[in-house]
Amino acid sequence: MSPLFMPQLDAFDRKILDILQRDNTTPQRTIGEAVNLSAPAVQRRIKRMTEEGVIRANVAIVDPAAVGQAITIFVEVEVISETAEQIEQAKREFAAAPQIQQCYYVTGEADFVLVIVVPSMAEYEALTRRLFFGNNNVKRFRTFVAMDRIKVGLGVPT
Amino acid sequence: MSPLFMPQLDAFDRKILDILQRDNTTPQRTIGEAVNLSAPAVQRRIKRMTEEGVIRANVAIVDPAAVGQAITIFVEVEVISETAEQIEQAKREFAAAPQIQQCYYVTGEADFVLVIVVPSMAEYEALTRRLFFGNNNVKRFRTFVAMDRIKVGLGVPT
DNA sequence: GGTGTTTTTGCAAGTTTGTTTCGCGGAGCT
DNA sequence: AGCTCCGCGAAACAAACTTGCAAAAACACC
Repeated sequence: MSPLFMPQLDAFDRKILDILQRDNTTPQRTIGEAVNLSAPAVQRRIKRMTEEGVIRANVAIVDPAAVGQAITIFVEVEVISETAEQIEQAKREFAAAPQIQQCYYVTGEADFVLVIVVPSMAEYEALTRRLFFGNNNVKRFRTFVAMDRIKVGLGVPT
Repeated sequence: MSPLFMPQLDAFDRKILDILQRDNTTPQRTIGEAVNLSAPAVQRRIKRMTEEGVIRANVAIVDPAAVGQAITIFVEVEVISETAEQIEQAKREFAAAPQIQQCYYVTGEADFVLVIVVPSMAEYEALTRRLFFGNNNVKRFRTFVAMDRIKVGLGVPT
């Protein structure tokens, strides 16, 4: 599924992706009109890009506040030992926590950057106790609480 | 559209959201079978949650590498003056940049946290020149380059 | 520059999916 | 009880997706 060789995308594909990244419920007929292609042609391109892994998923975006998960938090995590085994272990732990929405392994002054969504600070406090204080490979972590979500998405410019 | 009063969601709604956050192309009939509801009932609930703003959008997730945007970068930005007008100005600027995928206004040792997607470090360098060095209200910024995207999504636990 | 091959398109039919309508039944209220 | 209000399911309906096929580009190779 992962694109080992970079699939070739033409201008049609990019326009289609652009539309689907905004609203993937757009009818193929409408997309076709927008890009000057027939609906079946659009459908075939979408199918191909899905098979190639260009389109990774089709998902609904849910307002966290509406489901009682009102608090978004950023955390930078610095580890003590950066051996391959320790790093893999950390990756597995972070990936397994449902509150962790995003997790990146980074260069710079920290080793991991996390985006966490929780219903309350109490829950975040409990999470830090489990994930950070309870992990003796975590040297330190810095917390940033989001006051405003100015722009949230996973769209990439095409 | 924004839920000023919290709409209450029952167990059916949450199960439906859970499915749609994974794959919003799942047929309503299939969802109905999974949650023990008829397809029209599922359809009405989805429509209601969309109108209430619980479901904010329906989007395709595109692999950044597949469209030549292979580099993900985190940036913490610290500003000099935190007057309302200055902050609003910064928010507008960050929101307008297509390379900025996510932007949060945060408490803590920084004021903004950005998630940026670019095709190359050269492009990132150009972006920093424009957004940070070119903005005399930016005191300092710290860059974290993602080596591995361990977990990426916008799903919230229900 | 022509020719055969491959690829991709558009159209039309067939199938699946989404949507509306309508009647039914339960929860809450007087 | 009798009433209304919601939300449900079954079926009819409308819209969208999918597939088969023939024609038109695009391409490689003489």
